[in-house]
Amino acid sequence: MPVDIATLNGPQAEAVQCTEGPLLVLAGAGSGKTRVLTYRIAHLVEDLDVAPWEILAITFTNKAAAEMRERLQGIIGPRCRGMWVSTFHSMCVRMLRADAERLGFSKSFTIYDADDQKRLYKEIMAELDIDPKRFPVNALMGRISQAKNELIVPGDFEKQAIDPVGKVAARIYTRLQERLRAANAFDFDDLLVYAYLLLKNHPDVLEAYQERFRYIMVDEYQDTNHAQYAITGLLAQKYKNIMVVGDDDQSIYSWRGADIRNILEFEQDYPNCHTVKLEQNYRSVGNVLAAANAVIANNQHRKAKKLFTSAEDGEKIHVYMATDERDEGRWIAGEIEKRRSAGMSYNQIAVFYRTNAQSRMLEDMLLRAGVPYRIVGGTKFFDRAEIRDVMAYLTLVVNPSDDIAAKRVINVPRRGIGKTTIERIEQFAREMGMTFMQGAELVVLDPELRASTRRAVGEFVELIKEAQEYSGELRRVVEMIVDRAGLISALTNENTDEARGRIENIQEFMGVVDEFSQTHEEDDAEFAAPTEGDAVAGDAEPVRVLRGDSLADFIEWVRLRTDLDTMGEDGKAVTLMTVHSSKGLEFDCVFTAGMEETLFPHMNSVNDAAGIEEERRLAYVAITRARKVLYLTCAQQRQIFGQTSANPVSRFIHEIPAELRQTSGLGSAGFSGTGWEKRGSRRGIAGSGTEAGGGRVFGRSSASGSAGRGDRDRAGRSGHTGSSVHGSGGYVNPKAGKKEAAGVTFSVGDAVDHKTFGRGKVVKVDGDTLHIRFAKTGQTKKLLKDYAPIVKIG
DNA sequence: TCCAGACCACTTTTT
DNA sequence: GTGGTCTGGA
Repeated sequence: MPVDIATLNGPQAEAVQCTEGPLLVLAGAGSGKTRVLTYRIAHLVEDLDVAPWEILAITFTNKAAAEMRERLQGIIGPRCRGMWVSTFHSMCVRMLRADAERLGFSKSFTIYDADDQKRLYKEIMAELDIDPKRFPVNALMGRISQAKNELIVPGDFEKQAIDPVGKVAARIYTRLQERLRAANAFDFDDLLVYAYLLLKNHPDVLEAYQERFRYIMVDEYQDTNHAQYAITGLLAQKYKNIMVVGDDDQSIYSWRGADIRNILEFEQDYPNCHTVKLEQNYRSVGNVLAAANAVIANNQHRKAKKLFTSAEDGEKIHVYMATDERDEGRWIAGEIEKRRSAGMSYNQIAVFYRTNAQSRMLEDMLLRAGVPYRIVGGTKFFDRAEIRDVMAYLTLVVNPSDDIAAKRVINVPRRGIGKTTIERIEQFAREMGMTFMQGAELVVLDPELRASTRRAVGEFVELIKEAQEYSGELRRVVEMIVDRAGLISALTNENTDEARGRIENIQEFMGVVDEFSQTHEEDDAEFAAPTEGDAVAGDAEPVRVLRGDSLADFIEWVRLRTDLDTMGEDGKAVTLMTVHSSKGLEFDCVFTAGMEETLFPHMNSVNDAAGIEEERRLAYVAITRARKVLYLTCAQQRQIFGQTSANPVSRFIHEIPAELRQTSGLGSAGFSGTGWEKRGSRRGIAGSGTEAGGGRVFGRSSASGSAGRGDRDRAGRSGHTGSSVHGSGGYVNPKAGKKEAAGVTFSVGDAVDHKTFGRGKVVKVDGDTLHIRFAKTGQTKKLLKDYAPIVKIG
């Protein structure tokens, strides 16, 4: 059955039919790029007789990959078997599994996630005597990760390092790679680096893949980093049948090494490349699209384009100004309920935020309001200690060289193996140049250790060895390992609510095991990399790779999967996630919370133009997720690190033309108290006090008349939106961060309350500078009256 | 060896 | 505010 191209618009059909040679598709948000990708693949297979395994499709998330596979299944049925539809990372794992030995690793290698990686860094830093206070682990990890993404090996990195942090990072980098190799492990970045090296240094391997993958498609090309760029470059070198799809306006991963130039310069990399622009948006209503266009137009560095739609205008963009994050969450919950009673499904509603930290309050408020929700991403299930413990056991069974895993669980549950013993094993292993497990096996013979300790270590080693022999159904194997390790029985003995919760989690984990087995049965199995011999043969039956009954495959699957991928359609619930996670998704109704300067755009990005542009693209992504209704909310003040701060409304709200916006919510009329006392304090804040009556959510709990504050600072220029405090249309006033008290005068003798220093007395006034003596410390401090977090009291 | 309490860093975003 | 890590005593 030929693929029905008639349902596509002109440019879409053009992209689908242009199958030979390099092709760049610039696809605006909601322009149907996934459709184009799937139709193109279907067209290749159905109409042009391309074998499925000659096609490689790379997506950004596993979720996107799964979705594409599903859609393909719908069009071409079982013929999509054998096709590689995966993320860069899983593609690399697959290549590495096939040829790990060539790089000095074994096939049973494990993958370190951020947590494992951090442990390893800490160990290395202790080993090299590097002070984590002077050289923060995160900074070093970031530095090295960046180097890896740019394919800079330790040797070159060392040469380039001139600053102190760089020099320290260089030492760590070298050692890190040694340690990873010894542990038979790769970190996320290594997957790309080593896959690249494999292709680069082994011409026969490269050739095999080039021959196999005649047609290559890369989605979200704007978010590829240099390593990914280089890998695709190598693979496509021979036939140059490469199609990349992307949108420079949606590039939001530069912090992870994504290089927007990859898409901007594609035409230079492939001079005879064909370019197609998809500019008709099929997703959003007119107002939403207009808002998105208006915001992104403020970016200087972008390919000129303007999305258009034939859809109706729809509702205006709703802007809500909350008193604080509590009010914000409560209002969102109320609004969700309104939509719900108007017939909208929870599944079609999403709440986005810039940082994961914001999710807690939103969750809390939704919970109180009885709104069902699911959270995507963030620290979740697989990050729980007990789940990590189980994973560490499983990992150790498959890869006993994994020292981080070994050390994690050697004393979990308590076996009486303490720090001293672990250090002893470690030292011994290092001297003998063996792995931790091997060291542990020999330490059992060490007469200097207590007999009970030796026995405990011996039992642990025995446990792992025994478990390596387990076979049969995957779930059975996992259960046996967990059981043998004694994790459940130890928790049962604790007999606390917490322990019971952990047991429940482990049981839930068994459900995950089942899920894996079921989704990786023979029919859906993915297929192996070509190795010498069968690759060039073309028609050779590909070898299965991810098997439903393999523990190693299960571990790999868990490691590479994010919570984003767990998002199922089962059960009706509102979706909560970061703006980053929302990419590629769409909802009828979208809320974006925390639209304030320093939060969105985030304070770490406001200092350079490139940072702001990326934040703006992020805002663009958030806006364009909405099909029908878009809400942007901000809070007048918000707790960040347990401190209250007031921030101006995000510039991105102001960048939306006023006539497209509809503002509600208020400032803090009736505001009394100093504003930074704890919640529930008697001097509480109007409109956001503690919840009475079981915490039902009220639609507009803070509505309490028109506000009369902040006029000087936030002079609204158009003012036609009625009760809006934060005037619409104006640009962000640079003085907008000023505290409420601007204009208030202080004189000697006034009692004041300071956010951190507490009560004090003005002892001297020097223009705008106040000299205040604080009661708590007895010290006199000089503070600027308009900026210091102080309030006149009494 | 284990546990409780003090302390402090954390908050950008993820494969 | 919180959660992880360090420290010192039992």
